[in-house]
Amino acid sequence: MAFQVFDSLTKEKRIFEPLEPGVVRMYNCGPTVYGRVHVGNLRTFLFADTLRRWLEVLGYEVRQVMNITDVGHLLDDADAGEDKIEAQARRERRDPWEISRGFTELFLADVRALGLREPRVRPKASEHVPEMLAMIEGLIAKGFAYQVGGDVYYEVAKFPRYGRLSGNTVAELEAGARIEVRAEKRHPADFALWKSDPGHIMKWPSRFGPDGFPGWHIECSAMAQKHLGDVLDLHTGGEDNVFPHHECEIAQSEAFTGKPFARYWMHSKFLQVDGGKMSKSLGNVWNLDDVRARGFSTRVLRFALIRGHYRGPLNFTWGILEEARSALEKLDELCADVRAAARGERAAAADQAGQEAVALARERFDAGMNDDLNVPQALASLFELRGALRATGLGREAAAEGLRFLAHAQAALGVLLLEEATLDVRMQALLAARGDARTRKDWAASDRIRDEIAALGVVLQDTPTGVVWRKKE
RNA sequence: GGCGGCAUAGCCAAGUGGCCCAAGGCGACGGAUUGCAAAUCCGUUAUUCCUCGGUUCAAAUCCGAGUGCCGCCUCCA
Repeated sequence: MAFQVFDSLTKEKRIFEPLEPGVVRMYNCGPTVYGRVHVGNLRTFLFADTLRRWLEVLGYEVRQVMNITDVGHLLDDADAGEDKIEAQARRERRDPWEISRGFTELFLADVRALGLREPRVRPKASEHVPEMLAMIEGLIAKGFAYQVGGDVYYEVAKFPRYGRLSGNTVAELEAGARIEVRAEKRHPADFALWKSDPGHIMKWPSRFGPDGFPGWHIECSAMAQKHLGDVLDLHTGGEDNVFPHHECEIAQSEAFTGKPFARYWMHSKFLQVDGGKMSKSLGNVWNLDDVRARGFSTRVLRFALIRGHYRGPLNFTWGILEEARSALEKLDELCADVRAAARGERAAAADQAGQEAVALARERFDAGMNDDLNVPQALASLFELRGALRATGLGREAAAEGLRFLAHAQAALGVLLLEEATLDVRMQALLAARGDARTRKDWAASDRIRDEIAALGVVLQDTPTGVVWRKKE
């Protein structure tokens, strides 16, 4: 079955085919490093990671590029606001470079803790200013951009397809009147490619003047082209990036290269918190440390955030993390059961027992993932497998296939515990001591040791065939 | 004011014309099991998919109107 993705540009599901067979060029819009990433950001990056993982499972070589915006850019194209990295620097009374460096480190740590695979390149905007200037020069030369004093603007009227991605039209943008009119712009919707401002701290000299800095959108156009070439297969981001960011990128890149910029556009839906928008004023902008402080592991967070389809709204509450934790335990059991059966422990007499259930789960899993990354359906196949195996039993040979399937699922999802957990010597001694106490029917001692073990994070379960333990998250 | 999305059980969440009296999860309830506890196992938990109208032999799925929520249009994943 072919992999289908929902393309935001055509607004329909399309079979995914890269330009070059076997190779996928993917650009993911990354963070602006002026603050700690929150769970909403993480959802979007997790979506990009899941996409990358699934493409790799399908056998593609994925050339993934995720940028880091470490250059301040104006809060809006009309120049009315201020640079947010510099604003944060002022609040913290620190150097803006130090701010962006610090939050870049935190971002990388967060994303690694969540199990995101490392992209091939993480280009920084600050290191690509020459490429941006080259593109700006090219746009001026081709008549798509114009210089006014030390500023350069993109002339939207020269690019008829402007608005195709977002559904906005230049005429409506004008009528909307929410764009502040700048006298020097030829059209209110024209956006900045380069700005001059001596007061800006992060700035570069160019032929437009000694104190300039790039517009927001140009960085992605320049970095994508440098690291992936003129035509991308996939470009992703959060839904808020559709307009203006991606609309402007298309205008810049396509005007510059004369080729379509990205073959498929994918956008993830915003994460809601407590049923509404997350905002600083409501105090519900949670980051990874908040999640940890509430006692949830990053694996539980990852599971909670991929449980909903990336294009649907997902409501973040502490309750969904608790649900996620309970549900994950079931999947951990499934993994443990399959491992045990593969070793011959508690395996069904018939080697083939459970084989059909494994095959069916795999089919359902792949069908889900191939349908525009329907992770909820893929996850359901794992739970169904668990139920089916309890009913049919699992033979040794079928278990080997089960293990291969679980490894396949794990490659795509990154939330399963495939490796056997081990207990340290001290824990083994405690378990033995409790076993002795139980044979003596010394329940008081046995329960005391069980509490001790529980305090160390291991849950015990007495079964007819012996004691089973599980590490608690 | 313009553009777009969403609305499925107590909660989370798939399904987008017949296989749906609707997957899966969480929770709850009943039973089994157990030294106890936890866990586990078995069973139950939407004749119905926001409301109203329409199209169709057939609709959660298509169309229209309404209601509610969310996002974008100004930085934001």
